[in-house]
Amino acid sequence: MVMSKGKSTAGNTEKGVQDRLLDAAEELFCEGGFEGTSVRDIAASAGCNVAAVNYYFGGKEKLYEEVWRRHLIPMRDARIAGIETVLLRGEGHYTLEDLLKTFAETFIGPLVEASRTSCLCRLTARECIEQHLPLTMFADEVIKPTLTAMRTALIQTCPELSESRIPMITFSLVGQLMHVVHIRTMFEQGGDDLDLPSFDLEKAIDHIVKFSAAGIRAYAQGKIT
Amino acid sequence: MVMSKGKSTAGNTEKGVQDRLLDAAEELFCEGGFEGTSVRDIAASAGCNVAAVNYYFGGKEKLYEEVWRRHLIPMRDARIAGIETVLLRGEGHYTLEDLLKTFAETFIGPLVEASRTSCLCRLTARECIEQHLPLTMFADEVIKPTLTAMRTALIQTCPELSESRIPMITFSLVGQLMHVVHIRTMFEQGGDDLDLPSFDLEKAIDHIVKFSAAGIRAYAQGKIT
DNA sequence: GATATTTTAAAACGAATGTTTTAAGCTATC
DNA sequence: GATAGCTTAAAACATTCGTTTTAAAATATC
Repeated sequence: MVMSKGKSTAGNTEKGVQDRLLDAAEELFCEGGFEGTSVRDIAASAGCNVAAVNYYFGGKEKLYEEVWRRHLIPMRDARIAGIETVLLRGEGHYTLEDLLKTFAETFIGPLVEASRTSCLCRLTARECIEQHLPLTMFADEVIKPTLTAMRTALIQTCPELSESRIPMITFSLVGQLMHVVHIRTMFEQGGDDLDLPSFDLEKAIDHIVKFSAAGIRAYAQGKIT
Repeated sequence: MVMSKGKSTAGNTEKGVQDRLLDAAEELFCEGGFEGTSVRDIAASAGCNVAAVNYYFGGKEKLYEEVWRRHLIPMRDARIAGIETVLLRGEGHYTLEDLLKTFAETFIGPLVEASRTSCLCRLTARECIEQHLPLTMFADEVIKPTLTAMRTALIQTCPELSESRIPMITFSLVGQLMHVVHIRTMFEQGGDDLDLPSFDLEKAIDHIVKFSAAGIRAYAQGKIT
């Protein structure tokens, strides 16, 4: 019989080859991008043979997809859960800023999480530019559900807000948040001698929340034609 | 004596090999990125030999830099000129929205200009992620001068606005504008089956201007703590 | 028009890539 | 403990890449 993957010895806490490959690939892809990372590097980092990549995943591209797949659903769920938690406080018990802050934090959180040795920051930024994932994978599994949840939440939070404004509002929100990701990416990859003001993630989120809330309220109050 | 480059025949309107290489490289780099474009492709597209890249430019990387160099200064000058033109109207003769609109249009303009067969859109987006240019080139020649001009203009336009707010405000502005660039990039490279709402550049800029103006005014009026 | 220099072209070079092949090692099952 | 199937490893494979070499062609200078 085929064992479920990993070492068969019971109680062995070491990860199997598949997981080691996924971990190594994630770290290296994040640092060097898809084209910038060779399967030889990945295999070496995982402590196994090059052929293992093709044996287990059927190629470099499939491995890359699998690296992503581990994160997509948790990302989506965390974002939606954050939004719904705020909504559950009930009308009048939370502000627009509360909603925006939750959105911002759950949006950026999984990307920059400091605990990760390999942060998804760069990987996300890269994937925006040169897509290696099936196009719909990201869109269907994360973007659309998240935007739908956010749309509902905004309508509920700002009843005066015309629904037609929501796409552009979320565009502005996501744009600013992704810019945080991009800036951090630039800083990490050697922008040291680039004496732009250093970047405080918490302050940035705080600004984005308040700045965007002002824009949204302007729409809601009809101050923008 | 060495002729200044190009065909020596007087009156020959055909471009020389150097210019053909630059044009071909720009188009191919925009489509495929730096790593995704081979010097063989470039040479073939320019109708010359592979060795010409090294002969004239000293390598692929130098050619890439030269492609950029053709655009950096004009980009910077257009942006600064736009800002200064608005300022010259004098106090009370222009609005914050006028300033923001000029900034937005001169920021995005050279990147998406429809007339170009090769638009700088993707190239810029890529360069943000995986830098091949000397790090300071972009920053010193374009970003810093532009931000400086914008800072001055904002102070002049909104005297009530605390200077300490300006970095984050420009961050939000640039973030939203770059997001336009990224979205357009995604749409162009096959996001057809990605039934996100189609993207109207003019409307997007109009929104960004008004949305950001609201945020800036909120800061200026002390509505944001 | 002869000579020197610049430009172009073809071929080869050396390194790196993703993948496949081949065979040895291992594990579970009988 | 023998066998069958799964896993690992080493090597080879077939491309592709940027660059260099070499020599022919073109052009300028005298």
